[in-house]
Amino acid sequence: MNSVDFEHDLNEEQQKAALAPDGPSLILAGAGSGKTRVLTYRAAYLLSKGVPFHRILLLTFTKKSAIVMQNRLKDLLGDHPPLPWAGTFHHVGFRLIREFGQRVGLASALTIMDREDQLDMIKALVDTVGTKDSDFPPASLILNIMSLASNKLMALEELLGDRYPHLFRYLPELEEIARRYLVRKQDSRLLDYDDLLLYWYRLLDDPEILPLLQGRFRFILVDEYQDTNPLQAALLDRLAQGHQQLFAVGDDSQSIYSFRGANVENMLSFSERYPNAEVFRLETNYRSTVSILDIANRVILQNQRQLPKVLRSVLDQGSLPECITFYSDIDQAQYVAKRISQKEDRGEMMGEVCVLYRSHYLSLSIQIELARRRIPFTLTSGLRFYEQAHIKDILAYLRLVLNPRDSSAFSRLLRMIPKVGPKATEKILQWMATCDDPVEALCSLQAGKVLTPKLVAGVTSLGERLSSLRRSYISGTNSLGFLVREILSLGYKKELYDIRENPQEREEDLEAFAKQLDNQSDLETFLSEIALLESFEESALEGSVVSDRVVLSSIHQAKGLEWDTVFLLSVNEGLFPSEKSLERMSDIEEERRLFYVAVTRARKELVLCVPKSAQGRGRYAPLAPSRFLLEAGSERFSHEDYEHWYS
DNA sequence: GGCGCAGGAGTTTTT
DNA sequence: CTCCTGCGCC
Repeated sequence: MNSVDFEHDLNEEQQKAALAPDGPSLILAGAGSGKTRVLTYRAAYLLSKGVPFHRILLLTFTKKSAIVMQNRLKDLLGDHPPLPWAGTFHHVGFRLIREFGQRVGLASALTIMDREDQLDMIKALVDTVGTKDSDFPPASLILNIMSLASNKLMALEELLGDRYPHLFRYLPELEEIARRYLVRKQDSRLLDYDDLLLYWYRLLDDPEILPLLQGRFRFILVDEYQDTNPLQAALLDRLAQGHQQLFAVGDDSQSIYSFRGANVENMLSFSERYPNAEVFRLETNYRSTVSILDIANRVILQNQRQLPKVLRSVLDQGSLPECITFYSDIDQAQYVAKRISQKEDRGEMMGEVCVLYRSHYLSLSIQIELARRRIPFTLTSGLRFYEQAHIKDILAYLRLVLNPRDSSAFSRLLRMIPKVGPKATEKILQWMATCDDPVEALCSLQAGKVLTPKLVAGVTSLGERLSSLRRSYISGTNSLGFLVREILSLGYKKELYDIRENPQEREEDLEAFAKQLDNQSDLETFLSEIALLESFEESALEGSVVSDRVVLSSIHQAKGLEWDTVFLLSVNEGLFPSEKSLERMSDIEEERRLFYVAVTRARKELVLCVPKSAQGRGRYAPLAPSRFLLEAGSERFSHEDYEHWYS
């Protein structure tokens, strides 16, 4: 193991934090202050003191930051094995569920559902509960509410009363849907993302497992602590109960995920929950110029509930950020595209330019303008590789090979059969739930019992495909790539051409997919990794050249990233802060944090765009500038008006 | 009951 | 742009 030079590599603030004595520590790390660095060096420090590497639990929110941290640790320590327990909350949860699940009555082959699977299941359940009320919430909202309840450890009743009073009258129906959802997941041996945390938490109720895990994870390091939800905080508190070795790094000013349960209070009340905690502040910013940080510092000052800190730049003053007004959002798009195109003409790197916005639909017009000027750009939103329909079709077959009770996978494949829609699917699923072997049951399905003769042929053919696929898998000699090709040749290829758009393209995709899987044969590991991966593409492209494209991103997705130049679109009242946040004080504060995140993404050049009107619902509606501009102080910007600039 | 089409609406989204 | 809903036809 290399010896690490903490004094040389870290500034004084970072050193104090990384070399903190035993006991709970809270590290308040401002934007661009070396948060990841401190976390990595903390792990290195523990290892250098002789802590065994399997005693360290390092938790992150995204797969990407887990990988970044492992890589940095490798650079630091040289030829050292990676930390075995470093990963996302959900990934660690899944591993622990696999290890201990049977001891608390869970099945062994479990499949993870993604959001689409969840939505399909909820939709089917809404139909079985049979409400005809047109005000009844759509499946996506029901899912959000149920998920929020899990992550906040709240009962539905309390959550509805608190945040969704207008839906309170549906409490009985929603509770019934939640109950059926739970049962169907259990019968299907499926776990959704929230279950990965919930069951982990439940494992800790077991009088044998709790001390075992408390002993295993002697040092707990958590990234982005400000985004933990009550469930995650409770989980961490429980694990750290005895030894109190909790090292939490985060920035309360960047807590922007309350809509999915994140609770800044976890961070704000840390010192109360851990009275002997040491608090460290990282306030030196290595990223942005003074005049950019001035705006961030100034605006965030308006928040009532926060841990005070001031970012100090090591860079020089820099040029004044710009505030540009436009007649309309269309003008805004043209202007931004034009400025980017001028940058391109000057030979600037397009990858150093980013366009940020509060909501995705605000990026529409800029997409059109950039495309017109042939400026290459990437969107951070959009479909991920493994979420594309044809990939999910193939995954559904593979999932059924591993777990023949997976009703989400069945539902997907059944609905691809002509004339089989939601109703028939539901009937078949309910019937299959009563059978010992669902696949065999499908093969031997007789007309009349469950289905009309017309449908039987298609359904038994699916059963036979699955059964033949299972035989190929059980023989144990075939790679996953082989299975994918077999799925195609057994009849999926025909379905692909029958029901999906641009089938040729998709077929080529699947050939490439199969090729990638030629040297893999562990189905369970593969499926869980794909379900817990942010983007299959990303991992496949790991280490390849970063393409030089303008980045279009929502502010949420830009967290943790940085660019030389940042354009922030539509900085208007009602849009940013969004209309929906205006009612609650705590929501306004979150919008302000979001503004803080947006501004601190820029290294040198920051341009805030303020249209005076926008084309919504057919006509132009007037728009006022955002309050955040006033809060920052007008003297902190250079002001321009597009019409003057244009003439 | 399935399916295709037209029209309207729209926070933010890891795992 | 994409998702959802309602409608009419088979």
